[in-house]
Amino acid sequence: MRKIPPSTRRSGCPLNASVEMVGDRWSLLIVRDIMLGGASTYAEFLNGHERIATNILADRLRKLMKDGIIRAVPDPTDGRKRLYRLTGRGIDLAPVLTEMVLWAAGHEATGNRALTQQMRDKKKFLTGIRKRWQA
Amino acid sequence: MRKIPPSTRRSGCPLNASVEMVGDRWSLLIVRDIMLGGASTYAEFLNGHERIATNILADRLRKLMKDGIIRAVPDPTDGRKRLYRLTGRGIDLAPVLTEMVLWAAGHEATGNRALTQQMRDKKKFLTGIRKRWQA
DNA sequence: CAGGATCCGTTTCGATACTG
DNA sequence: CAGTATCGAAACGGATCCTG
Repeated sequence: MRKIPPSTRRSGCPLNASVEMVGDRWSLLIVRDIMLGGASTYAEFLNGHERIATNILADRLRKLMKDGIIRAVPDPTDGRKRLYRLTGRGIDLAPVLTEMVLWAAGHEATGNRALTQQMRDKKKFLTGIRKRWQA
Repeated sequence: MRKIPPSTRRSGCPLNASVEMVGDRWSLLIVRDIMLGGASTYAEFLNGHERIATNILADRLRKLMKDGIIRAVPDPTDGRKRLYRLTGRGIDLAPVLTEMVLWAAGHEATGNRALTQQMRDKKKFLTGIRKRWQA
């Protein structure tokens, strides 16, 4: 085995925290739907991807809020609705999403060509995301 | 809601593909153990992180091989052993891991300071990873 | 009607024991 | 050492019901 600098050994690697987010089939897809799809209501998430069950959706929204990744605000134009918005921490997930998309795209040549093309200019893409969803 | 360029809408987003391959609690941790920890045998994975069950480990190794992220080669110095190595595709997961670590580190101030410090110079860090694990 | 809770059958996970 | 078998626990999914 090759030599590994000791500082890169596994101890206390903060990956575990993010694996809890990514290590779930739905959480990241919900974040994506907000960040890229502009979804923000319960109904939009439900119709968004391939049929998430209502109880699972409610559960993930709760967990994402508990983790400070999204927050719910009352819709100013329609009191009955709540809008789920990304927090700063949620917006900061953009690079992770980007790299996952680029990874899959780079090896499959399938999927949304325009989106991956945009993402390839990472700096510009991320700046755009931040500007769109800030505060 | 703000205007979203149509090309960024969700249709055919390759995120699904990556979520299917690494969207579970263990797969990415195994990749990490190879990439950062230099682990390469079944036993090393078992002792590596917080106690993965043997059947789960076997299952994830099988799936990671099926997905072309790792491959098993016979240990040249010990015929009984198999060494699990990253494929090119597996090495390409480094940016995803990096962003996940940076995200968690940026919001928790905990964990391996030296590692995240190294990762912050992304280009250099990724080049190092590639050089170490190539072919 | 939007957002969510509850019930229930099915699938997946994971700890332990065991095997080639 | 590198896995498989077993079996209970947890997560999932669908349908339905509840609440403001």
